[in-house]
Amino acid sequence: MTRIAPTTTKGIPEATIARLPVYLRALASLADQGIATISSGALAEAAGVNSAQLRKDLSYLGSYGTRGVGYNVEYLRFQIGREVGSAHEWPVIIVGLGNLGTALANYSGFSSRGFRVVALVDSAPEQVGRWIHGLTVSALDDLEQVVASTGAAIAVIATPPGAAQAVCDRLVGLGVTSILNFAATVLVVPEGVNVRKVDLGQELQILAYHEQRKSDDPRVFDGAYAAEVTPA
Amino acid sequence: MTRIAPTTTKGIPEATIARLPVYLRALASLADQGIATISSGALAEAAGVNSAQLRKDLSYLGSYGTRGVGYNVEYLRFQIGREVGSAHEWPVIIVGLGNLGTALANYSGFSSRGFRVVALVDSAPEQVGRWIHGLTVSALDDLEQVVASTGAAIAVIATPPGAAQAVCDRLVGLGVTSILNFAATVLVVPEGVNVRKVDLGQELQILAYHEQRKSDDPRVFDGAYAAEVTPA
DNA sequence: TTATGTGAAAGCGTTCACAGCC
DNA sequence: GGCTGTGAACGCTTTCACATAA
Repeated sequence: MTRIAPTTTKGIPEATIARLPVYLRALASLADQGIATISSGALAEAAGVNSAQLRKDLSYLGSYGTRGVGYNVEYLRFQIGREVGSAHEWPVIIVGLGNLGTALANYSGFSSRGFRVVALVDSAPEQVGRWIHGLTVSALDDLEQVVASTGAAIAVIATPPGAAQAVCDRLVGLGVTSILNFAATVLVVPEGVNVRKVDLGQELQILAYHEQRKSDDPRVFDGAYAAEVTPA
Repeated sequence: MTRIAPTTTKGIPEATIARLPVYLRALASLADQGIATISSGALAEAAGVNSAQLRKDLSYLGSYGTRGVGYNVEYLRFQIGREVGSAHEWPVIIVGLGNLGTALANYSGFSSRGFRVVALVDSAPEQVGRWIHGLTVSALDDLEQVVASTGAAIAVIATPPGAAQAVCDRLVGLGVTSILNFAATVLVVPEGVNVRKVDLGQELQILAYHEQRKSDDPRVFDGAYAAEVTPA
């Protein structure tokens, strides 16, 4: 029983939460450079956001800055990290070891951010037993045991679209409550389970939409017009 | 000179544009199932959105439905596809062929959505000349020629964080105007260039935030409380 | 009768601008 | 004097609810 007070639960906006990891990364980089203190303006620039936005975001977590001075890099880093859950090292399992799943299993960006890939699962018999990045691939049939033994609450789905919902249902049934979905399908989950979708094709399509606009009329920058403002 | 009228440029909200690919995918799936007509309610469910939202989104494109009936699947698919730029087949180049870049080069989800990976580029001499998915890896030094000969306006950056901004600058200098960034860095680009970021570590951190909240208090679903509503 | 298309309302998120504190 | 923290204004997004059309 850690924190009991329920109404104390801070209502941090979802948009802010999505930016906290960006701030963390910027702070890590500053710390590496030996910078001890930073202003909201400079940190905002490093994170690619407006400085007012940064200050408002941080104000949801608490008052960690010093007026007239700025923020202590290490202290702020610790506070944001604690909020995001970096104190903990989260075990993660990956289901589906095609090209993408295999790349994710080897991806170093997870471990550097407080996640540890603890199990790999695939349904194809030829994948099972394969050795990837220090782990052997388990059979989908053994999913129950894999989840139970690792205690993972977070799973990555990188299966073909057709298999994703079934895998998701099984994971949820075994107690997984956070899913990162790379499959090109909309997953339906019960309340209390969080899903984030990464659809690579979709990202390119959004770029293509803007690209098409640009080629329609070279002066168009993203639907709005650049320059030609105040034609003297 | 295709469409000249500048003020005719429809102001489709960014949030809507981001959902169009989702609708396209749902429509493709319906078409495969042989379904010819669909209501906003059913399509919204397949896409995982509210039906009012779907109708409002589609209304920005035009009036493609029939009152009292619904939408013709193939016709709507064509209209959305045209808007997003699926008519065109977009050439894409990938820079950085580590685990992730290699997986992307092999990823089938791009070609099925109107994109063709036309060139692979890496700075490491041991990568250059490697044969991946029907393409040989070019040297970063040859970037100018690669962009010129392929005519790609869209590039994927999957380099280490430290190299990303320099690669980005070179790409932009060579005329690339849309970038999908997998590197864990904030890219700075001139106006008129679109960047979309996919940060896998960040996605997990957002899930971890919510996960932490859940373990603080098992009754908490995402900051809000579930059940216990109307305690009889 | 049924389901779209859309003004109007409500809800969020961002930005401004300045009071408060070092 | 300088920079944080924050109410208030603004703008964008979602949802409602109904007029409109088949």
